[in-house]
Amino acid sequence: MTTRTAAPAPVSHTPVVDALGRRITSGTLAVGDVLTLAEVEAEFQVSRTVARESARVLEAHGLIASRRRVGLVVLPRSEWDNLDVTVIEWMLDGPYRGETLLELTQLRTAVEPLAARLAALRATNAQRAELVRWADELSTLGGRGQGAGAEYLAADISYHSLLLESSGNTLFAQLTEPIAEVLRGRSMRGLTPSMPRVGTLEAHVRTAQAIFRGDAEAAEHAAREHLVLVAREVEPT
Amino acid sequence: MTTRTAAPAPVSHTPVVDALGRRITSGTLAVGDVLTLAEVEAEFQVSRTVARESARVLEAHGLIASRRRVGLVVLPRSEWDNLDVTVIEWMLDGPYRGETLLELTQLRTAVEPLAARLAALRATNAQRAELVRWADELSTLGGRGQGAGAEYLAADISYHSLLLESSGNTLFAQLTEPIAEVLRGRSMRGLTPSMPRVGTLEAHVRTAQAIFRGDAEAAEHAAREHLVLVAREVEPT
DNA sequence: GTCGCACAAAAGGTAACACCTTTGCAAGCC
DNA sequence: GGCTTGCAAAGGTGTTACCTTTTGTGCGAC
Repeated sequence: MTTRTAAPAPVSHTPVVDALGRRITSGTLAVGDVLTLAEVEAEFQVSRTVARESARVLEAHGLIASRRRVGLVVLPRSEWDNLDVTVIEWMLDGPYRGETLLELTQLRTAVEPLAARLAALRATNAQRAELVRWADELSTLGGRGQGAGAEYLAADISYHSLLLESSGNTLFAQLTEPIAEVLRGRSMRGLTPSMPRVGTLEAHVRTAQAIFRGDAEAAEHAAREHLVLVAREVEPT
Repeated sequence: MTTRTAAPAPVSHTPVVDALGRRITSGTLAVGDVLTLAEVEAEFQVSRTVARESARVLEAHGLIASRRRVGLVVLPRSEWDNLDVTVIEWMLDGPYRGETLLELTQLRTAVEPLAARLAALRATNAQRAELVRWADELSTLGGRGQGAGAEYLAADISYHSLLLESSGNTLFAQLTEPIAEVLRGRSMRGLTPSMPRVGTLEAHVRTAQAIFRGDAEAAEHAAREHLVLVAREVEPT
């Protein structure tokens, strides 16, 4: 279950899009399967207009293509907007949750060191101070053996989200939500030990402090140090 | 002008979406600006249905929110699907092309080393062989002083695209198109010297060879070596 | 067997309505 | 005078009916 942050629209096409989106991302509807507007209308008891608008939204996410005389054709995964938060959410709710978490973790380990470097160069003073605060909080909680608790998870999410935002790169900032979900996923699967692995807490603190004093090289290095551990956890081979 | 890869739909809502999308991503329509369906109908001479479908697509990309009694409200950039290929294309065609190229370059330098590592672990034999071929081709062309030519650019794009795809990570593969555009952008701005910087060609070849023999550590290291140079080119400070 | 043509299915597009929310404004009450 | 209540207009939401356009398919003729 994902925290549904964006549900301000009680519009009737939303449930249709959601249901079909999940059906496709879960594989219930396979590549090449077709469904017609008439079928959608019938199944969801909606008008033609709503069915068409739903199709347009799914099309915008790259899940289907609408072809005349044929219907709505399910596209292969390579066509999907796999980095789209909506699509990611569907994937994380479905049977490919594991693979998706893995891929997101890889993306995270790739991005965070550079985010740390950029944060050291461009973060605001307020951001630098807050990063240090969160790192200290993590250190305190982890040292007390509360690494598996909800409080630690919340602090972890705050720290990493703030790091991405402080990088000043919009694309990195966009990864905040998915990466928060990765941390939640790791936590729920019991991958976060109550007593964090040796070096983790120190790496967080050192990263934050390097950012605080604007030392790009040290920030990148410290961040990578932590993430190497995370990456190896989930690596193939 | 971006190579319009996806234009299989001669549907009348496409130009509306495109025009409004560009208007928003370019800043012509600013945050908080509102337009009504009636205005859209009038300006583009389309029916209400088409105007509504266009609004739904823009909404799916996070560019606008549709509110009753108000109209279509332009959302702040933080709400946009900034990693969506469509949105990226619009940005690259607009006045923020420079900033977007910069952010994409940062993403690229973050991702490629890990992509190289994963490719070393998971690429198919055919992919490994082809990577080596492209690296050699780059080496040959670069050695001949044709680093600024179209042929070199094409090989560069092929090499980097294949690298991302060989990683086996769908999210990385999704970055292929935008990153190809980054390379084109660098080339067009004359950032690629006819005689590539010392170390570049060797780094490509070494990366490809490390992937070929499955040496993850060496592949990651060699890729990072090359990208450090690229990154510093565009770094602030 | 192949080519061509006609038919029909299904999306694309237009138009006209009724409905429901939101919100701005005005009137009235404290 | 300021706050509340109520009303009306604006504009998105949902439905229906109807026509157009494209295109896959099957049948028939050569």
